[in-house]
Amino acid sequence: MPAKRSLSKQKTSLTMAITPPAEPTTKGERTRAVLLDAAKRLFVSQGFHGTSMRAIADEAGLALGGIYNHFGSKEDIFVAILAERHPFLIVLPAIQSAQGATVEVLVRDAAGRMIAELSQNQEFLNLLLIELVEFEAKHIPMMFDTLFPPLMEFAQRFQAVHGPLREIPLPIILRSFIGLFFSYFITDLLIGNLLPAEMKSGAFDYFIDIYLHGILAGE
Amino acid sequence: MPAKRSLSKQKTSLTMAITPPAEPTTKGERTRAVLLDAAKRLFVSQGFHGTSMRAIADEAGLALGGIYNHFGSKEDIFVAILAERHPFLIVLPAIQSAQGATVEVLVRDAAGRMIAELSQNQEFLNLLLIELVEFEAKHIPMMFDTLFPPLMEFAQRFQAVHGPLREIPLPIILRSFIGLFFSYFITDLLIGNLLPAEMKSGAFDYFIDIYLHGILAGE
DNA sequence: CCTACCGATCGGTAGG
DNA sequence: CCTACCGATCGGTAGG
Repeated sequence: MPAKRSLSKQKTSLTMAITPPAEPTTKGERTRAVLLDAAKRLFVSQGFHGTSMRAIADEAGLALGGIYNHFGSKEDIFVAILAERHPFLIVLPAIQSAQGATVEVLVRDAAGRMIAELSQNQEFLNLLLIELVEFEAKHIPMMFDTLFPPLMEFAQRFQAVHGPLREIPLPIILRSFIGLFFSYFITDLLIGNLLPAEMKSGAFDYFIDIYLHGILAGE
Repeated sequence: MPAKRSLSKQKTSLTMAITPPAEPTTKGERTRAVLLDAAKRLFVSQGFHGTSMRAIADEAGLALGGIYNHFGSKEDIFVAILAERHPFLIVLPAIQSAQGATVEVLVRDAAGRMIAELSQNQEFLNLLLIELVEFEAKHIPMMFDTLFPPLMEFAQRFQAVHGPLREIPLPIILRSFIGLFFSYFITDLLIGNLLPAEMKSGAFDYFIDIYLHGILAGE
């Protein structure tokens, strides 16, 4: 009778770190990191249900069974990606390092930093869309608790710096600031390469401009 | 040896009608409509790859093989939904019927009509997100040709009515107007039920307000 | 439109 | 006793 092996089905921590994961040191940590990166690439380009465990194993360069030494299931892999590779890990440092003595300068600086980071990481949007479409946002609450405080802290700086805001609740100002990026990137995906450059070049600057001043000329 | 059945793999028209599909009359048309509605419900809640042909058959109340009398593949069903049930069929009439003698009134009227329609049809966003995530937006070009002209026509009305716009290219104004809805609905999905009502109630009115006037108080 | 299947592939686990 | 896998196969399901 064979002895039962103890499979270390490591549960991904459900509290999220704001700092990126530490550099993997042991062989196991390195393999785990390779798996997460491989799965992330495939999920981003094919979706969650469109990606097989075999495809992840191939992309990571190991056998299918080897995955289960690191993750208990395919969903566990996705959750780990959200927790350890999610786009907000990139966005938060960018937003927190923003500088500006007025609201306008602060917003432009924060938005510029975020766009610079996010444009290099196009997968940020897809991971979130997969979460919304294929998981009905069920993992969002676990992310929310750690993301909300620093975001609100940023929003507070809107009020602290010089420059009057119109009478809009601060949470709405923050929400619409974040929404700006969805607005920009999703319409960018929709128009794709179909449009003349005039509708794309410098578009984000105009988006920020509208966020700050609106489309109407002052009377 | 069974005789080979002639499968009527009806191709969905690749040009899109702006008018909704005609009321189904024949038995076959009714079954087809039932299949599209069933598949749409499942796609919206589980994604494309997360929905099986058997599930669609069950939801529609027929056998698996029966689906293929109406559609050649699962993807064909999705394409037919995009072409005949897609959200823009709802949005375009709303936008075209908008009234207003000034830009501000026109924008508020159009946005109000769109939100009213879209809030009743929460699936509108998910269908588009599925297209973006699971199909990498490959069906968008077929939709674009028919959607772009009426949208630009609407944008032209921005200029025709009284009320000066800031110096922003018209395509950008249109794009950011459309983006407003992604901004609103996606942030709504993200915050879910986690937030106090204060951040949600009347939020869209504020979004429109920011679109028109920006967050900064005039100096 | 159904029953009965196919080639293949699915997510996950067996013993070693 | 642990880790990090392997080749092979489990029970079921995929699109057609």
